[in-house]
Amino acid sequence: MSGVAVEPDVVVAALRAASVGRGDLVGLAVMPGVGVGLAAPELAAPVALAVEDPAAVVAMVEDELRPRWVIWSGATAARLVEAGVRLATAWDVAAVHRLLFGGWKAEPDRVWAALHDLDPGAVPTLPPLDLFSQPAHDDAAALVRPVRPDGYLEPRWVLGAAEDDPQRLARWAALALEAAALQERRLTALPAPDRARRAVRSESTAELLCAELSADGLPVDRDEAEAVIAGFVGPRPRTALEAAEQRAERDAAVLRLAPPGQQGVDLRSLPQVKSLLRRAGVEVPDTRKWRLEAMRDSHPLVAALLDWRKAERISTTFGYAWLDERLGVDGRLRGEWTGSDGAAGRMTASAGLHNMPAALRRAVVAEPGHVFVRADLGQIEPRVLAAVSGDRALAEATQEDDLYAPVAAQLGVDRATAKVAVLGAMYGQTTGHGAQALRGLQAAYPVAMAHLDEADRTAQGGWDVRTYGGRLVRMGFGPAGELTASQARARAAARGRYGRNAVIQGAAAELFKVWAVTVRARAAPLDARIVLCLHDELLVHVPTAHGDAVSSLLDDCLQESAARWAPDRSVRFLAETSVIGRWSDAKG
DNA sequence: TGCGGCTATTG
DNA sequence: CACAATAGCCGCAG
Repeated sequence: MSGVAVEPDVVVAALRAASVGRGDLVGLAVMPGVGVGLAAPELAAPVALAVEDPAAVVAMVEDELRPRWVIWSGATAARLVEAGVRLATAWDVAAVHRLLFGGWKAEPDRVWAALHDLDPGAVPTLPPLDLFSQPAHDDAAALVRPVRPDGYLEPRWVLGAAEDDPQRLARWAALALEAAALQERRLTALPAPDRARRAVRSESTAELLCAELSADGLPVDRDEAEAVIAGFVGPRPRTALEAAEQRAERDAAVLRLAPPGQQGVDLRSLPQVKSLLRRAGVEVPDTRKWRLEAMRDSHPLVAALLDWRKAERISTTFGYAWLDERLGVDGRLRGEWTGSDGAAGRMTASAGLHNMPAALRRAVVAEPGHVFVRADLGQIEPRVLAAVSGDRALAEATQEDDLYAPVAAQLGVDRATAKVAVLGAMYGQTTGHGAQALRGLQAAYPVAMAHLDEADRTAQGGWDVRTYGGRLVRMGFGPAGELTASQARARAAARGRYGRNAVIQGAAAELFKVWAVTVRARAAPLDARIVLCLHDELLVHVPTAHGDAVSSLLDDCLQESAARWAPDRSVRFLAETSVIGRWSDAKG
């Protein structure tokens, strides 16, 4: 089966003749400067086009037919975004693989092997090139045959052999489509196939969003950022020598408060810091911030050390080097985004976008003529617990703006205690102040608590768990043998807590992503772009004139998303929304 | 040079 | 100081 080369204006007609319409699957592979390959189930052979600008062809099909594009991974979306084309929807084979099989690795060879029940450990690789290796005599054969006789994908194709030839791009697109069909069959076998199919759509489209987030970046005002950093570590050093002097002076300011004879202590060495503190009469088992905070007044050295830590953190992780590396001349701070981490499936971002110190939020400023619309989901995890467990009593509590108020009343405790108990139940805390209230929870919300216990037991036994949307969360962490009895108990308990939390955190991540991709779609006509996703928070960059419209849109999208994610409408979800000029202006 | 431990920051 | 993540530096094994 080889691709048929056609002209761009024939493509839409060919796809339409093959009954491709809105939402139908179309396999896609592109390489700028080379061409594009397209495949559809009712197309006799995949279509190959040799074109300089494949994105233009894709855009044309998108406008005319708006299919659901089947791509091997977000890398395809990233190429298209680079070329100025944003897809509406996708079936991301790698994302679906992560959902179905767990873990993070989802290269085409591994995906293909899993779908054909082949040993993933035996996936073929290319022999390493060395001075003595001859070009393999079967190279030519490998280039026309992506699937080997033994059923594995040919490694040359996995490594990009398709990308220099339109005919091979077409074949590669057809294989993506074939992988999607096999994935669809696996979905059917899951406990809740319809939920999983909805998750496939939202998780795949979230990968498109990630490609855009990576390309667009977060609007950051460089002068503001430099001012915040300067407040912690002083002005930007002009030379390496100046930087070293600045650093040495920071160290010296702490050591001047140390007992005599301690001037040579390295503050970055934990054993040295511990002995330094001991000589100053401060005895601590470790030097964590919360522990030192309690000893702040016992010796001037402690307060100085805490300040030093703060400055050191800014200097090493969120300082001038960070800005230079991550903040573009266009005022956008860029990191790489992934749609799901290896565990429960939350989105992750590099470059510190998810753990930027709060002090830097004042540097996140909307561009001229724009505002941010920021919204965060209120008490998302207990509300998700109510939804995924089907606990009627807890669902009743979600009708209140503050869910902990009715829970506290039910348990006969104060709000703070109720909150600690609920969070403790979801995180697996079994000791301390919450233990008493935990028994109250068992009585008041038995369905929800049983749901958590079930996940805990499953994970403790080393069995994988699945989230509400069907994501497999693997439990095979840690080496197997050579454990003492108490180590084995600790391992089992850790697994239990992990599994208990994964079904909540993972389901919350699924709802969040439905919300995010819904906002992405609905807000695009208003020229609004999501610029940050933060687990339960969205930051949307919007032309000022549309600020209020997008603000109410975010809530509409949440209601729509919640109904789509969990069609039983018994649980109430809410978002707190504000229209602001800079991130630090938000109340939240 | 790679990896585990410790630390800080965020949700 | 429970659950998750990224990221930096130190100390140690190889």
